[in-house]
Amino acid sequence: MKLYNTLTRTKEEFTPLDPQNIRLYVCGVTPYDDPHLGNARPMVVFDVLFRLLRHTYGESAVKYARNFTDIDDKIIARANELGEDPATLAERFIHSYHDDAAALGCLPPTYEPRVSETQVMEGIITFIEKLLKKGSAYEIPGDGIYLDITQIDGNDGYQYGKLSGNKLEDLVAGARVEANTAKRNSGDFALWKLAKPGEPQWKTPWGAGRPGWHIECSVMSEQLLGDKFDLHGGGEDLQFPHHENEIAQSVACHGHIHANVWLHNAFITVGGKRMGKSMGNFTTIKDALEKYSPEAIRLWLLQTHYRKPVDYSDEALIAAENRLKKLLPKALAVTNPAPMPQGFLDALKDDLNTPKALGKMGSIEETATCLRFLGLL
RNA sequence: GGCCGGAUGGCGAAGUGGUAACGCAGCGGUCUGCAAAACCGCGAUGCGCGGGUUCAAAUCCCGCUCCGGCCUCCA
Repeated sequence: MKLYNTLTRTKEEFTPLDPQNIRLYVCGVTPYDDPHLGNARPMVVFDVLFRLLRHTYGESAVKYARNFTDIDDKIIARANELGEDPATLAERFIHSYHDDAAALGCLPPTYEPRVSETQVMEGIITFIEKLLKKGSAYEIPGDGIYLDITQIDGNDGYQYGKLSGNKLEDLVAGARVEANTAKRNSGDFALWKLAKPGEPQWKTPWGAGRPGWHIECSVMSEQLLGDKFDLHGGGEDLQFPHHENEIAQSVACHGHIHANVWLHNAFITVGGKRMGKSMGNFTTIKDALEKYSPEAIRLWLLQTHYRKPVDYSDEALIAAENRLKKLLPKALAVTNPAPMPQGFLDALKDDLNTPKALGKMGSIEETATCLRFLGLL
């Protein structure tokens, strides 16, 4: 199986650390609103990868973790806005996420950790203590604990900026927006934020507060999959700063990058422009489901390679709907499904080339099997 | 400004050296009282533009145009 690794910018042959124990970690969401179609893409793409890995290495050999960042500035802000308890609000949108993922035919991950879990929070505190002890992290009194991105030397020679294609010098020197002059480098980021009155908080040796944005993924992945695992995925937007910072923490803590292969899906666009929360041009999965069948949405997403943008339009969704309208009744009527054609499987194993695979489903007996495999039947 | 992608028939989308998968729409046919559905068939002499390399290029090289993304909120 080949996969494109953002870390090396090349398509590589995937070699598991342990074929009996394949480990995949995908960044989920911060549950402060209903998930939109941009969130649906990694849901579906990595679900197909999960299915492919299970098919290749055996169902019990694959572990898939997808987190919820249920403690975050955006959640607190939204909760204040609505006069709702932050934890209740997060819980509500986690349910919403689960509903949508299930509707879109995604298998439940093996693990779905949350930052607010006691074990995770304790892990975060321990992790930060280690970084402080090592001198990779420092305190800004009255503010929080920060990671010094120039102090992360690991034995694998990782340089901050490699994943996202940035140069450390540029990031250290190029203070674009310098909100916090107490930081040693402009690229330094918060591991822990000291609480302001009324905010959710946890006690630590350096003061009560809550975790920064990136730390949770380093800790949860380590707790569930170990400090070295196979695959780490997420949306393209997470490449920087989230994944870059996650790597920085883990390298600083463990001396090596925590995941071998870094996978990033491209964006959903609308009229060629990125669909995003801050653009205000997003469509929630629930709204899309009012207009189109879940299978059509799933097929629409899989009709384009995951590293290329997909444009959301009525035309595209209707085309997917029409294809299924013709295909599904025939596929459902198949009583003697045939094995998946090799060409179908080969396409999927070539960096998850779902559009190519969809063109190689073969006879209707084979197609039924393929559709079922893809979660479309 | 720095870095990274993309441009393939009406639309979407594979294909990264050997002569353009697949899907949607369209068109023709079979069937039907007509239509729909279903089934069968057709469709780019050409892959943003200009050069170059090669026996051979959508695929490699050089230059150009346009579009998008990231540069510390976003899957």
